[in-house]
Amino acid sequence: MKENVTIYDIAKLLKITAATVSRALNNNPNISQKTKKLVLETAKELNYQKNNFALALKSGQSKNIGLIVPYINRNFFSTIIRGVEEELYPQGYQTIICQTNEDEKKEKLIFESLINNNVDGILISVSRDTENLEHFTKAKERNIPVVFFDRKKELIGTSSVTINDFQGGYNATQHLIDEGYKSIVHVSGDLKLEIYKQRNKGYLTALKENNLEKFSKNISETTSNIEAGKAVAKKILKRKIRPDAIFCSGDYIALGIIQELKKQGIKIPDEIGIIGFGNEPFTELLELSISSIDQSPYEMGKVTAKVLLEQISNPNARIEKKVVLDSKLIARMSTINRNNPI
Amino acid sequence: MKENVTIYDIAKLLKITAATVSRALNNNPNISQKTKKLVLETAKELNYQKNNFALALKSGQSKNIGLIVPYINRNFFSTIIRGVEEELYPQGYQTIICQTNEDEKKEKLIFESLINNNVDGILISVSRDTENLEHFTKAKERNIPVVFFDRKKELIGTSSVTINDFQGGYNATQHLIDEGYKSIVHVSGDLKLEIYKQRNKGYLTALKENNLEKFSKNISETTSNIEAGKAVAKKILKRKIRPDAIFCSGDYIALGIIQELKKQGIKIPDEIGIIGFGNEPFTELLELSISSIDQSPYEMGKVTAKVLLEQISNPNARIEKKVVLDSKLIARMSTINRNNPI
DNA sequence: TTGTATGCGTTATCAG
DNA sequence: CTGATAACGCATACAA
Repeated sequence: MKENVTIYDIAKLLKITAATVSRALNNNPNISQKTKKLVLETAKELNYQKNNFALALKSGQSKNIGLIVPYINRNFFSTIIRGVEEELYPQGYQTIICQTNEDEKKEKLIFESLINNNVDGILISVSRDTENLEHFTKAKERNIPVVFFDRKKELIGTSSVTINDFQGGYNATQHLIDEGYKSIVHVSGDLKLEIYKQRNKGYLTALKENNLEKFSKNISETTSNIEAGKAVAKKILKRKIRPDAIFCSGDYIALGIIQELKKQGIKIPDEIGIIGFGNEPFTELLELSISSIDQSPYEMGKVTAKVLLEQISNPNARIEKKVVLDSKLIARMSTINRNNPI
Repeated sequence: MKENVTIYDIAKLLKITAATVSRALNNNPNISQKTKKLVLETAKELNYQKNNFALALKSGQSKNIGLIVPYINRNFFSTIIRGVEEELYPQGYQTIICQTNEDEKKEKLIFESLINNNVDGILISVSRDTENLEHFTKAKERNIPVVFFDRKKELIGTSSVTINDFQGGYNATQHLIDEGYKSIVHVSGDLKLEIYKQRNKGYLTALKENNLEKFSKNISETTSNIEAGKAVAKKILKRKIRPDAIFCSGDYIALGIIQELKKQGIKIPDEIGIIGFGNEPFTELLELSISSIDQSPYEMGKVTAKVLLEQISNPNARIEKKVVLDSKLIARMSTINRNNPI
C-alpha cells in the first residue's frame, strides 16, 4: 500500500520544514513566492492530499453534515436529499445520510452518533412518533446547529423549513369548490401530526369561507396506502349522503379510493372529484391523472441546506429561522372538466 | 459552547493517566477491574464521547463509506441506497452519498474527494459515459476497496454486483413468445452501455431459440422517457409490417409507447403486447399495469455492502467477486390475457 | 521569510 | 497493573 504523502515528505524533499510547506499550501502571506511555487509544484507532483482527519482534529470542523430522514427511498425524501446534496457539495461538505424507519429509538441513536462524529450540522425530518427531545438539546449543548424540515418539533433556537400545509389544504379544498363540488369529505392522516392537523385546518377554513361547513366530514386514517384507500372508499359509499368530492391527505390513499370507485362504476371526476397531496410521480402518469398538492421537495432540500450553512457561518448568532414554503396546486383530470356538474 | 470531555478530563478527575482511561474504555486486559469500573462510571457521568477524528487520524480508518450514484432520487438508486445503508449502519459505518448527474468530470472529482476524506471503501455505479478509469487506480494505490454495482467497468481486482441483464432480456422476450407474440421489436437503450448490450443479447438469443430471428428488429434510443416512447411508437406504426409486441429496455419509454398506441386506438395487450424493464413503482399502479423486469435494487444494495465489508475485513487478500443477481419477470396486464391471439 | 515547538485526542509501546 | 511518551498530520504562535 502506497503511503500517503504528508507535508513532511514535501518538506524533506525540498529541505525546508513542514511549517513552511503548510504555509505555502494555505495561502499564508508569510512566505516567498519562490518557495511557495516550489512547494505547490512538488505537492502536485507527489499527488499530495490533505489529511482531513488531522484537519478536523485540529479545527473541530468535520465538513460533514448529517441528514436524517424516515425513509431514504421515498420519492419525497430522496428528492429533498438531492436538493440538500446539490447545495452542500459545492461548499465542500459531505452529506451523511441516515434513515430512522420512523423509529424514535433509532432516531435518537443516529442523532447521537452523528454528534459523536462531529458533524458540523444536522438536518432532520423527525419520526412520526418522536416525543422525547433530549437528543436535540444535546446538539445545542455541543453547539451543533440543527435544522428541521417537513416534520418539525417546536424547539426554541432551532430553525425549520416546512411547507405551508394549511395553505395546501385550503387550496385543495378551494379548488374543489371552484370546480363546482359542494359536499367534500376530507380523508386526513394521523391528526396527531402537525402536517395533517394543518391540512385539516385549511380544509375546514375553505369550507367555512364558502358556507359549506354543513357538508364537512373528516375521516382520519393513520396509514396512507392503496388498501386503506379502498377501505375508505367502501366506507364512504355506504353513507346515506354520498359526497361529490374527496380531498385526501396522501396520494396513495387517493389512488386506492379511485380504484375502488372505478370498480364500483362511479365516474371520476363527473360523479366524484378527487384530489391528493404530495404530487407523487405516479399521479401524473396515470391515465386518469390525479390532482394533487406539490410540496416542492427539491426546493425544500436546497433551502434547508442554505439555512444550515448560514447558521454554520454565524456560529455565535443564534438565528432562528422558520421558513414556510408555498405548496402548489396541480390540477389534473381527477378534478377538472366535469361533464355533469351537480 | 460546552467543551467536549476527553480522556484527560476523566484521568484528572480520578488522578490516573489518560493511558489507563484509554485501556478501561477499550477492554484492554491490562487493567484492574476496580479502576475499569471507576473509569466507565465517570465516563458515563461526564457523558464522554470518543473523538472519532483522533481515532481516524491514528488508525487511518474513518468508518465512512462513500456511495456514488448518478441520481440520488431515482427510485432504482434510492432503493439501492436504502439497502446499502441498512447493511452498513449496524456495522458502525456511516454512508456518505454523492451523485454525479451522469457527469464523468464530477464523478472523478467526487471519487477523489472521497479518497481524500479517507473513506474505508467506495461503492459506485459509474456514469453513462465514464471512460477514463484513472481515479479507480488511485483508489487501488491507496488500498481503498471499490465495489461497482449495476453499472460496472472491467477492472481487474475490483468486485462488482450487477443483475443478470442478459437473463432479464431473455426472460422478457421468452415471456412475450410464451404469450403468443411472434414479431417482437426491441427498443433498447444506448448499446454502448454494457447493461443494454446484455439485454439486447438476451432478446436476440430468445428469438433465435424460437426461430423467430427473422422478425427481430432493434431500435436504439439513448433517452428513456415518455416523449421518446411516443416518438418510437409513431415510428413503429409507420412500418409496413406492424410488430405484435415490443420489449423496452426501460419503463418510461414503455409508458410513452403505450400512451401513443392507446391514443391511436391500438388495443394492449390484444394487438400489441408491451413489456418494460426496471419495475418502476408506477408500472403496477397504472390501470393498464405494465409487465416489467424487476432488478431487486434493495437486495443489490445489501449485497454490494456485504461484498465491500468482506473486502474491508480482509485488507490483504485481493478478493475479486463478481456477483450477478437474478432479475425477476413481473407479468402484468400489458402482456397477458390476450383476447385475440394472432 | 523561515524554523521550532506545541497541541488537537487517542492508542500503542515501553518501562516501571 | 499503571505511568510516561511518542506518533498520527496539520496549523499556528513564537522565536530567529
